[in-house]
Amino acid sequence: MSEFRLYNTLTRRVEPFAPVDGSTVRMYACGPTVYNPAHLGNFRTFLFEDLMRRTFALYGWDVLQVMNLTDVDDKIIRKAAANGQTITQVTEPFTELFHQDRRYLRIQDAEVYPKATEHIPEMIALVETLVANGTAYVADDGSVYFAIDRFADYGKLSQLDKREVRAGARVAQDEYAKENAQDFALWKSAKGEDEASGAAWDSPWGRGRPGWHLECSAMAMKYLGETFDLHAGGIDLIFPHHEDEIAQSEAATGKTFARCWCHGEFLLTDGAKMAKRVGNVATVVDLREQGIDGAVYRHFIFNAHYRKQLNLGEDSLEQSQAAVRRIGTFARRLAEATGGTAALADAAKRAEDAFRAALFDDLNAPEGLAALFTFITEGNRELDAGGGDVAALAEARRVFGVIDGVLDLVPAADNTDGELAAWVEERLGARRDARARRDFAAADAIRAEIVARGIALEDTANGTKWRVG
RNA sequence: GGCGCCGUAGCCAAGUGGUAAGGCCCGGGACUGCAAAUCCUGUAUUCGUCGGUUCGAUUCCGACCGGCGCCUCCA
Repeated sequence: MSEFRLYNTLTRRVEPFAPVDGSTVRMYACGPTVYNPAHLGNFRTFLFEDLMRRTFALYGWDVLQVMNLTDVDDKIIRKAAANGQTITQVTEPFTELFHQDRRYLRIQDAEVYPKATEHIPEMIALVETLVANGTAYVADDGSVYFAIDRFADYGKLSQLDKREVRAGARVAQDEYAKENAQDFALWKSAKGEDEASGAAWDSPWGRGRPGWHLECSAMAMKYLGETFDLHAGGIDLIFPHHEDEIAQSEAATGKTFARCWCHGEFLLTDGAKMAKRVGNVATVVDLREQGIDGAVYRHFIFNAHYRKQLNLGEDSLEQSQAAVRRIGTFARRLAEATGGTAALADAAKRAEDAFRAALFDDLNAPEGLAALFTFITEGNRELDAGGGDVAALAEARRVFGVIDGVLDLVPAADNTDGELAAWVEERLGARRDARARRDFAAADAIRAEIVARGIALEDTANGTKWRVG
């Protein structure tokens, strides 16, 4: 089997990747901050991580994936304060929505979804370690900061040494409390609104709450160990979030935190980064309301490499819809066929080899998709040819299953209500009679009637088939 | 200002130092009563522009033009 290769942000190169224990990939993926619906840009990253875990499984590895749910942070507290709610009241509905959305996009369950608020003791323990070993210091107000100049490797992920900080760019409002403007908060002393919204806990430094980066370090190490295989997230998290995670984790343990770092590029909308602040966000709910299958969005995302920016344009989803329809048609033909040809099995074999090679080479999904479509064209040709080779058909089905087990692009079966189905069947009967007496004008009128309701017809040797769309 | 990415057919998008995957759309043909689905077939002598290296560059180097991102909360 070909070697698995991944781009590692730490080295800025594509390099061989394998779990350190040889069998289970331990990966941590930064999850959503649950104070708003996650948008399609966020889901591009989650889809990239879904592709990643499924590809690891295809390679034969087990996967232990942890995705955190950030349920305490400035924005959540601000929203809670504005609504006179607790942070839990703010985060619960959005946590539920997140899971609904990810299921709609067929994103597989991670093994663990830890919440920040349920790991306060672990976070405090981590801060205590850092204070004890001198890399963190307590400010007068009870906040605790990490001193970046006491961690020699600070900046290795984002290659800070190659940058110049823009003059006047960083003026944090609580800078007065820090020894160095770039030190970051591990623990923030509680303010009035923190207490009011339930976002304050007892600590050795008084009432307070965790800094943003802390939860990921504490929870990753709790569930995956002090050193684990892979840490993934959006490219914007490289700095400062991931840089700070490395600092606080490695300063505490003296060990490598994540062995490999992977970052997915942004989704743009009409040329600009999709972001709440820009106001150009679209959500999974929008997709649902437009009747766009999750498979369509998956196709759109996987049609571009994860390390390239991707623009969601006017007809992007329409193109993907057509592509996915073709995949669905092939899946149906494969399921309904009764036999194949030797050439069908050959095509399947080539497709599987090409698909694996593409995905194991830094998750090249576009190339994997090309292998799938080549298989579909060749497979359709053989299916047209007929053939009674049952083993060949079984092989083709198996390979299709392998590929779709990773991409998951077959549109959902129509969940037509019984009433509509009965109506279609009745009309189809009338059309059949009309065709039998060669009254094609009447038959076509009935077809137009059915098509007008969004049903597609297909006359085959075994009668007329129909489906929504 | 610093760091980085990108610019491939009408659209989306892979890719390689030796001559351009795949999808969508479109044209022609087969099949069909007509369609649909499917198949066959045709669409980039060319990969932003200008130079350089090379026997040979879209692929390497440089400059330029254009787009995007990060440096601050951020997938």
